[in-house]
Amino acid sequence: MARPNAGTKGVPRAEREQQILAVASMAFGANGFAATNISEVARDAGISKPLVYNYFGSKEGLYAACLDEAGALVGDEIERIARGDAVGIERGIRTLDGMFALLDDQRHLWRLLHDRTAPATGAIAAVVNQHTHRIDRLAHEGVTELLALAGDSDERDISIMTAAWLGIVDSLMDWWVAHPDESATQMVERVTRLFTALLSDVAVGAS
Amino acid sequence: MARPNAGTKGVPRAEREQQILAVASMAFGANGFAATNISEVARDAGISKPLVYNYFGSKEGLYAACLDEAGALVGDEIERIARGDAVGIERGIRTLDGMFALLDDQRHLWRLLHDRTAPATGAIAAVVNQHTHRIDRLAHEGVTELLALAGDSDERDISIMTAAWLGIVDSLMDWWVAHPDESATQMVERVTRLFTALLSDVAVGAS
DNA sequence: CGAATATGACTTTTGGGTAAGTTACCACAG
DNA sequence: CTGTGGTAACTTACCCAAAAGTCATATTCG
Repeated sequence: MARPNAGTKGVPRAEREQQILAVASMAFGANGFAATNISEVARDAGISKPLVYNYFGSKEGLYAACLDEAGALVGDEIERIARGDAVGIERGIRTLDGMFALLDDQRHLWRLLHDRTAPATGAIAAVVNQHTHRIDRLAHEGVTELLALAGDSDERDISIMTAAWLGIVDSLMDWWVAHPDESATQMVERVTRLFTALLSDVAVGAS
Repeated sequence: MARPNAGTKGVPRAEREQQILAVASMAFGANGFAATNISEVARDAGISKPLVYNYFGSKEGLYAACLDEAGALVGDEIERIARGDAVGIERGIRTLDGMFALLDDQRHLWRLLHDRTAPATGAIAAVVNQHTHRIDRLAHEGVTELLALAGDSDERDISIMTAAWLGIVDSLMDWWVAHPDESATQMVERVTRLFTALLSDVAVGAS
């Protein structure tokens, strides 16, 4: 009964879980929840499907674990920057700077939080809401400060501006994923250059 | 053999196809290609699944038809506005204005063009590319003009700014979907107000 | 030996897709 | 104004592949 591949390979659970999470986050981020195949994840991680289920319980459980890791990582960094002294546009740029530095070698993580094909109920929704609410709240706070400087305190204006800001971050991350040769530093340079360009341009247009 | 529900209901094909497209666009836009269920689409449209297949051939065929409708609608409007005389920020606002007016009662259509769970090969990819390339090209053109006013002609700067712009439109549409009571006019007002707010704010921040 | 790590081979569920037939409408012959 | 046959509009009941999920078992290490 030689089953040549069975039996332990001496990899402890914690380490194996990290491997699986890394591969799964990549897959979920690239294709979305619905289009991701657990067998493929297992194969890419160099193990078999039952081990994934043994460690994470279900596809949703695995996704929740990925979300939790990514959400905590991103949320902590945004919060750290929010506690700094930057306000207005400067805070936005510093946040982007932090995201680029943090996600340089795992750019797909950002996408996990905005997956429309993930179930909107149950345990997953809870984890998603926990992290997105936190990030949304921080973004909302920054935008409120920004708009206050301009004398706009309309709640829906703030809400829509927050959405637009998060949309900008989304699209920058997507662009970054599509341009792997662009370094985090280069991204920051581009973004700051574009902000100042927009400034001068708006000033010209307004004249 | 009374099959109480069989037989024609007297609805001509063209009309039925429009009903199906409307329901399907809503579902695809809300959940993405992979997470959309054809049986549900049929049920929501008040008919049976085989009729959908009879008219559209496959899930991909149905999706392609939705895409084609949405892409042509949106693309034509953006192109119409692009042929106008607005440049820079003004062109952006006019485009948004056009989108809000056009999509007031079918706000989910915008999402169809940016579905990461749709197959990236075959007939669908062809339709997607056709429409997104067209829209991207127009956006690229507008951004090129905008950045030229500020003296930036770096190709990657233009590329990333175009991505950010499309991301803004994405997120505004998403926000609009989530706030059904907000009219197209109100949206335009908010957006113009926010642009000017940003202007004054950036000016303050730069001082 | 016992617990942890691991898998081949299986069952179950989901959902895309189809075969075969049913009913209504319509043009036209008588 | 009535049959009657052809066609378009429809559905029930099914097939089947793929992917989620499970079971029994094998190997190794302390």
